[in-house]
Amino acid sequence: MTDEDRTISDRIQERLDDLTRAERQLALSILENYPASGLGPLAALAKGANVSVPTVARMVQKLGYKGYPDFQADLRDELGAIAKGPIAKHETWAGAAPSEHILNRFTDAVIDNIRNTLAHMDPAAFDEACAWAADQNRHLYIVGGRITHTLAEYLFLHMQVIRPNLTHVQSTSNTWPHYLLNAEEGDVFIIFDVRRYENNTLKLAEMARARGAKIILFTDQWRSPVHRLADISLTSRIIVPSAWDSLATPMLLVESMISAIQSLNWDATKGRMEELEEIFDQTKLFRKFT
Amino acid sequence: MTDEDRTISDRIQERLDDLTRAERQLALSILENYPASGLGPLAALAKGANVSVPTVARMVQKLGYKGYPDFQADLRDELGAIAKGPIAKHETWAGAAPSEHILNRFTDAVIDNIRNTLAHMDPAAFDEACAWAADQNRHLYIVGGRITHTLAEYLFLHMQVIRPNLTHVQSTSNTWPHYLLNAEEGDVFIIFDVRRYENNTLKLAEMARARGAKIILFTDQWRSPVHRLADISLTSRIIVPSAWDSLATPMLLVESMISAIQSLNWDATKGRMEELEEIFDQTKLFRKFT
DNA sequence: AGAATTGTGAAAGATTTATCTCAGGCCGGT
DNA sequence: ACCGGCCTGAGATAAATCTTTCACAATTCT
Repeated sequence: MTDEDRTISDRIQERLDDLTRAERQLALSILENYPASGLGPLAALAKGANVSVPTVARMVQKLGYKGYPDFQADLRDELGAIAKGPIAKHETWAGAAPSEHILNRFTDAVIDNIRNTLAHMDPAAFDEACAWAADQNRHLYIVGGRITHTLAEYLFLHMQVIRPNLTHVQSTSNTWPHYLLNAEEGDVFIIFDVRRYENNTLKLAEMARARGAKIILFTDQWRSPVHRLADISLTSRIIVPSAWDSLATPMLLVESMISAIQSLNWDATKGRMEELEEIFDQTKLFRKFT
Repeated sequence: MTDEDRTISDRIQERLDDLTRAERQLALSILENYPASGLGPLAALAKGANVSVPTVARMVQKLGYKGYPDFQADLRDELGAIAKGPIAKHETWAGAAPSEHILNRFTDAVIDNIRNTLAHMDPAAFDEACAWAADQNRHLYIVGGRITHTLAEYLFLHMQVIRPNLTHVQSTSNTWPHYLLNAEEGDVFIIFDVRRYENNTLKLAEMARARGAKIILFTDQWRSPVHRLADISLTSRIIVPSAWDSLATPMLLVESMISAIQSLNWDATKGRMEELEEIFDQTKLFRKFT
């Protein structure tokens, strides 16, 4: 590969290590909205990246350009070359790969899943599920199966920060903790069950139901049998060009829910969030907002 | 269709008749190499179209712009919008909810993350990573951190079905299994590390590197320090309107990788999957899929 | 503590834009 | 063929903008 074949984007990424913090911040900002942001005035670029004007000037020279206009000229050339290429190219996600590449086919499918899932989602039900899960008076049980165990754990991990009074249950475990039987009316079970659906999960749901607990179910488009017991079912489309199903879409829902619950419980979690901010500061990747 | 939806290209073509000969010549030249040529200096554009400088100035004003820079700004905006792709064109995903609903905002961000991640992905590197991970002669270690543990486990779960000779390592564990030290040259480590980056993970990577193992890293846009040791880094964009980051995009990559590896090893995988099905049937853990 | 990085403010320098004037060319009508 | 109106380009120039680079202080890193 000659130097000519390389896009500026590649070049920037390669040299990312040689750059200082502010320069890296700038570089990422350029990549963020590429290549449009680099084609405007230098001052605008600096402002957009929250760095100073001299930092921009310094960086482009570090990248080997005579000056900012020189850098822009290169960007324009590249833009021209791209446009000349496969013009009416069907939506490829990874531009550098053919559309038959697994990355593109897979991403196509996932986007399609997301679109389809959201189109059939009932926002009111979603909001209600969030409200239940946010209610600290209700004990919260999170239940995952063999594959969905990872999703359940992911949710549990975050909920732990947001609120107390919750339990992570693995439905595959053949010895459910005794305290599970202490579930009371009004408690909330968040259950994950996608095909192939698990008998243990169903049994657990039945027990929860019998004790008057609320059930929120994350399932797939074919719907786990648990959905007959569930108060709220959140259904995702999960088919992809693979021998397995995709949990990317359910994960999106879970993360959305975490975000929503976090907003509801903001007062309570604010303190913890500030601690998190401090932790982020320690990574020294960001400027402090002044 | 409002005026906003129209591209500059459209606008120019519409008004082509109102333009004089030299202006038309200029307009066609702009469309010829669109939009790169319009983003350079005015004089360069004039020269490229074989018209004079005043002609350019006159035309952009005729098109309703205050001046050439104004015209360029519009072009840049449009370029930014194009880069986002048709999908991200501010669409409400959950139609039943307002666009400010967390579901819509979150999904917007995730789609944007996916687009951005794929745009900067090097398919060749991805393919090579898949090839390494598929190679059963190399022992495969999968390493996750506190949050990414779930992703690591998810990958491990699937790889178990596809191939033997692999190990799941939790970097947070302070007692790494002894056999980890038996890593040989040519073995492969798949390491997950997103902010905030974990020291244990870095140490583990250093040890792996020292023993001559290959390192494949899943990280975020700010790149874990491990990336300096990694043979292949797969970076994802993970920012969402939430107090936490989103693993949906890395998960998409992981699932794509699983799918790719599964194709490479299909002959072997097929048998293993069938065995697995039998085992599951025997344990009656799962309901038969009818 | 010392070194490196970064931001501020400013000023000089370079480039670019917007305009003007004017001459030459094109074109339709007489 | 000639005229008059309009378009166009050349050259010049003033104004505006942008880039580059200072020095120095503040901040951050080691």
